[in-house]
Amino acid sequence: MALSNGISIFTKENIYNLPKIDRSFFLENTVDVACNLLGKIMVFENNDDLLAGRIVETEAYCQNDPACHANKGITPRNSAMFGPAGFSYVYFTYGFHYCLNFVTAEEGIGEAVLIRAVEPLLGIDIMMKNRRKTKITDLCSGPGKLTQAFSINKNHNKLDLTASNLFVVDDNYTITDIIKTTRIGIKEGIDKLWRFYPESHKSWVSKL
DNA sequence: ACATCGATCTACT
DNA sequence: GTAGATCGATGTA
Repeated sequence: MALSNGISIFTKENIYNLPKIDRSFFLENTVDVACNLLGKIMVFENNDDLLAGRIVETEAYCQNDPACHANKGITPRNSAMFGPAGFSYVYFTYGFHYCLNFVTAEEGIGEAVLIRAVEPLLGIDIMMKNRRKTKITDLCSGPGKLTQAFSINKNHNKLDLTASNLFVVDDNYTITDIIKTTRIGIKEGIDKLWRFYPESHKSWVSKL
């Protein structure tokens, strides 16, 4: 799907021809999974709409980390984090926004990777409609923005990423320039450099 | 029951 | 740069 001029175009067909990431991918160390997800393509089939974006910003949340929702044990909200790896964890925050995470670690351990930004690839017209914005870099450059662009909400909590309409595919896109920095919007755990984005994809992320 | 506050975004200055 | 929006999960009583 790479053109000779280096620009890539995506169609439904070539998204469906790409291999889906399986559960073992999410069973690596959570911080590694957060890095490994950079460059992968998140896909969401919403009725007749096919939405896809390249993941360009993630944050890792580990159970023994004070910033993690699972740090104080299981609750109704965070229960997805304690389930098996390779499921979604969607929560509502600030009275407005949903945030999407991918659960990592084996069942019983509450860890996940927050998806903070994607580069839109497919379904851009739908994202513009959902966001009521036309600037392409403003569609998915933040955790609340990308869920709005994709129409992801609480109903999409605990989806199996290996067997549902939400999944991740790999087109062998290589990322070599990962910036490791502090996570955003948290009070504790700011010592950990668990936010990741590629230097080359700065223009698509939520904040520098 | 009630008070608190958050893994955010927008619109304004 | 910062205020304000808005609601549900959570902790304390």
